[in-house]
Amino acid sequence: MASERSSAGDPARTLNLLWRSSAAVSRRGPHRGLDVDAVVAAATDLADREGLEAVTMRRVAQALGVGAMTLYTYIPSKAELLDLMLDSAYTRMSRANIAGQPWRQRLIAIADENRVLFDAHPWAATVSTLRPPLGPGLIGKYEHELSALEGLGLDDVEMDDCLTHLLSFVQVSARALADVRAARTASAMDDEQWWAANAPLLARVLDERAYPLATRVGTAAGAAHRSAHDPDHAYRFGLHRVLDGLAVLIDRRRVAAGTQDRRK
Amino acid sequence: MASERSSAGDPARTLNLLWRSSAAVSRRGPHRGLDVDAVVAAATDLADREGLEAVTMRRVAQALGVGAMTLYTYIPSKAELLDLMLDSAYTRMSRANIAGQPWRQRLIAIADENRVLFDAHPWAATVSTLRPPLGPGLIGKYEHELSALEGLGLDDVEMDDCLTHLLSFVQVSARALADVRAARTASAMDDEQWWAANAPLLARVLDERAYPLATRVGTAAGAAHRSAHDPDHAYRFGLHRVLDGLAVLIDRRRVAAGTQDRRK
DNA sequence: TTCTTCATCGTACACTGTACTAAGTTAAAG
DNA sequence: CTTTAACTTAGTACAGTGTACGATGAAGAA
Repeated sequence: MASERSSAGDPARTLNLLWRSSAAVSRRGPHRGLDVDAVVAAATDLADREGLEAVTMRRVAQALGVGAMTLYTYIPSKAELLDLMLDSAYTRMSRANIAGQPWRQRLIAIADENRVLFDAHPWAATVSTLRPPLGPGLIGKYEHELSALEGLGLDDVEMDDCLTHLLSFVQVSARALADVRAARTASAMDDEQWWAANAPLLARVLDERAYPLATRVGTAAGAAHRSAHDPDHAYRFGLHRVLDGLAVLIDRRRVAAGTQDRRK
Repeated sequence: MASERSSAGDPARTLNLLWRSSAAVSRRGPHRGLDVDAVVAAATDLADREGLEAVTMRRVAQALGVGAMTLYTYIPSKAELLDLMLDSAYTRMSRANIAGQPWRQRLIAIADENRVLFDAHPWAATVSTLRPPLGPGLIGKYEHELSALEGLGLDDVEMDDCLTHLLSFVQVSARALADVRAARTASAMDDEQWWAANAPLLARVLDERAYPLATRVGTAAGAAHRSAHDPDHAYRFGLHRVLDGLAVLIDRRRVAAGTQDRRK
C-alpha cells in the first residue's frame, strides 16, 4: 500500500539517528562492523536499482555481507531506515543559487530540483511525507526552498502553504512517472503497448452516443500521448498552471503591500 | 508499495469483466455460488472498514464464506479485483447537475464529488490510476467531468490536461488524508501527538542561526496546524490555487476566441 | 448411464518484518 | 588476571501474502 512508515518507535531515538548525535563513547561488546551510513547507502542503492519493494531487511543485509538481524543493532526498524534514506537523499540534493532571480524562475528551479531528486530516486516519490523525517537533509532543503518564497509579501503560513502546494504537485508527477517505470519492469508490457491493446477493445464495447465527450476527448488525448496518461506532459502542463495559480495570490499580496515592482 | 496493480492479464478478459459482458450461457459444471459483484462488494466493504492492506484473498473469501481459491473462478487475479472495485466505486458516485453554472462552480463541484469519493473510500486515493480501469464507471465519470470543461474554448487535449490536473490535486489531498487515518490506526499515535512529541526535541537539536527561515516558518506552520502537515487546510488552499491557475489558461483561450462573457 | 466440463478448496511455495534466543567478543570492575 | 556485564552477530520461528497445482465431486450433454 501507500507506505508502511509509521515510526512508532521512540521519537528521541529517531531524531538522534537522523542528526547522528549518538553518544559515541567506547562501548563494551565487540567492535561494530558497519555504521548507519553504510546501511542507509546499501538500502538506497538497492532501492535505486530495483525499486522500494526490493528493499527487504534480508536483501540489504546480504548486500552488506551480514545477517538480517544484524541490521537491527543499527536501526530500530525498517520505518526508521526509510526515514534515514529519505533524509540522506535530501542532503545530497543539489541546490541552485537562486538569489536575484524573479520569483517564477526561483520556483521553477525548486520544482526542477525536486524532479531531479525523484528521477534519481523514484522510490522517494512513493513514500508518505505526512510525517517527514525531521533530519538535517529535510531542514536544509526546507530552508533553501523557503528562500525562494521570501520577500513576496506572503505571511509565514502562506509561505509554507505555497511550498507544500508546489512540492505536492511535483510529487504526484513523479509518482506517476515511477508508476510508469514500475509497470514496465513488472508487467513486461509497455504503457504504449497497454494502450494499443486496450484502445481498440474499448472502442468496440463503448457506445459513442452514450459517451460523446469521453469518446471524443479520450480518443484525442490517447492519440496525443499514445497511452492513457503521459506524466511528462502532465508535469510541463501542470507546472505552469501551478505557477499561474500562485501568481494570483502573490500579486494580490504585493499589491496589498504597495510594492511597485511586481516582476521580482 | 505504491500499488500492485499491473493487470498483466488478458486485456480483453479484463474489459469483459468490467463491462460485465460475459457469454452467460448455460454452463456444464456445478452452479456458481456467487458472482463478480458479490466478490467486489465484499472486498470494497473490507477496504472501507479496515483499509486496503486488509483486503487479502483469504479475508475476502472468508467474508463470503468460501475458500480463498474459489475467488479465482470469478476474477483472474487480485489486480483485476482492484480494477473492479475502483470502477464500481466510480459508478456509485453522485453526479451533480452542473449545467448552467459558471465554470468555476462546475469545477468546484467536480472536485468535491471526488473528495466525497475518497472520503467514503480512502483506499481509492492510494491506487495508481496510470492504467485506469476502462469500465463503465470510469467512462461515465469522465463524461460527466468533461462536461464541466466543455465550451470554454479549450481544445480536446487541453480539456483532458485540465481535468487531469484538477483530479491529481484532489487525489494528493485525499492521499494525505488517508495517510493521516492510516497512521492514526496503525501507530496508536495521533498526528498531533506526533508533532507535540517531535517539535520540542527538534528545537533542541536544530540551530536557529543555520536555518532561520525553516525555524521561523516551520514553527508558524506547525503552530497553525498543530502537526507537520494539515491535509484539510492544504485542500482548501490548494483548490483555489488550482482554479486560479486554470483560469489564466481559460481566460486566454476565451479572449483568443473572441468571447465576450468571461464569467461563464 | 457415461462422459466431459467445471466449481470448490486444501496444500504448498517462496516471500515479508522482526521477536526471541544462543553464542561469542570485548572492555570494565574487582 | 579473572570475572562479569554489556554488546554484536545470527539462526530459527511465526504469522502473514498471492496464487500454482491437483484432488474431489457436482451437473449438463451424449
